[in-house]
Amino acid sequence: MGNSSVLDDVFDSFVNGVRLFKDREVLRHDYIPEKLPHREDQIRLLGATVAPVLRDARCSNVFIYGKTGTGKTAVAKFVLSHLEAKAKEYGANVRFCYINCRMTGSEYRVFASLSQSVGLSIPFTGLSVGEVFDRFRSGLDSYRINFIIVLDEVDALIKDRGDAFMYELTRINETLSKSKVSIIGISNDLRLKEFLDPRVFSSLSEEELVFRPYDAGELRNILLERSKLSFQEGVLSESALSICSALAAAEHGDARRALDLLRVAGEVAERENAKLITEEHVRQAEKHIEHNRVIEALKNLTLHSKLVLLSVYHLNKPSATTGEIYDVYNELCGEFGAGLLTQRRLGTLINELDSMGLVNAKVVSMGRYGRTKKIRLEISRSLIRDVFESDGRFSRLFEYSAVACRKDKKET
DNA sequence: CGTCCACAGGAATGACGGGCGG
DNA sequence: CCGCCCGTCATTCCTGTGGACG
Repeated sequence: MGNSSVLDDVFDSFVNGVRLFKDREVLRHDYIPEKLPHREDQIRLLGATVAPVLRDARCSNVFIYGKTGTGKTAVAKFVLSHLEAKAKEYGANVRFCYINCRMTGSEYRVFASLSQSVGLSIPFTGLSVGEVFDRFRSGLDSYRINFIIVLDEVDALIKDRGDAFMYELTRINETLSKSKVSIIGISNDLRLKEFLDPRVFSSLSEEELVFRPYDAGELRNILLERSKLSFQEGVLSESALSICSALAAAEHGDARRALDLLRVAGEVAERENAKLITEEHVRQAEKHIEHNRVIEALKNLTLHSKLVLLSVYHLNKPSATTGEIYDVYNELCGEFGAGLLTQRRLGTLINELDSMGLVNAKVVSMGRYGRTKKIRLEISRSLIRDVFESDGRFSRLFEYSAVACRKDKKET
């Protein structure tokens, strides 16, 4: 009975409590607003670049640079959806296809995705990359359209798959007789050209657009604009607004981050039944976001990555070397009954944990005593215990770890 | 000033579970 | 059913290397 009345309270206060949000969706970062403050120049430039397609001419390829949360994706989608509407008005055959390369994952899937956007169905595996590309090309050429391809986060794909597929794409027009293709590449990494074949690079960046990070003032305007749509009037305090902008500005001017902070702060405040979103709510939101991120990351690790992380946990010292970790990992595998991986493999797993921010790995040389990586936990030990102990499979490893810790202490 | 440790991390290759077209 | 190809994970083999020690 206690439980259900508690739940009643939760539901009742949600329904009857103070309503802070008018429209939560507006704060999600995939939402494209009617107005993109401080990006008027970029909108105009990109608009001017793609405009020729309205007269059935191919437009220049464009390369867009800028860090995360600087509005690249929003501007591209904004301009292209308006272009599409205009094209309908003028009867121009324009179509665009937006692909996020990092999410899509491989060149195969990028081409598959492109094919689907021209109405072909492609199996998720089984064909050669070249075959998929050919199908896309002939599929596209069976129409007479001006096709604009947006490759978002293309740097991610180029870095681990190379730029061969980009080369193919940039040359596709030579083999098309009816349709035309233009490419808009979007990169988070400003040094992308270092990874690109000069021929690919020059043909891709017929036009270049750079998105500077927003400063705190600009972020503030963006948030203000959105908060009018997302919150009831007067529920957002000035100080909360300022602190959101300041925190996000400190993190390379990331508007996405600012919006997340604001949304979660609103949720925190709503849960507390507060009438006003305060600076304190934003601070809590900051912790909340980080906490969730880490828990999600921990849960989704593969078995061996978990064992590696547990080894670092178990070593329980300020910094451990690869070799030390491998020894402990070796024992844990035995205890757990899992086949063990090589040390070479372990090295890459550690690097993955590092890029997820779960550990910090740094190569150091100890001269006479070799060259290795120093690995340090980046997250709290209690969090690891919480997540792994709730998974029954691992509880035994914690008992074991307690025993081994005692052993370690005796030795030292 | 060379040596040599304890690895780093690239390249090539393989095993695996999937699915293709014929 | 076959032969082929996909992506993913992992192994094997390898060359490279910063700097304390002798």
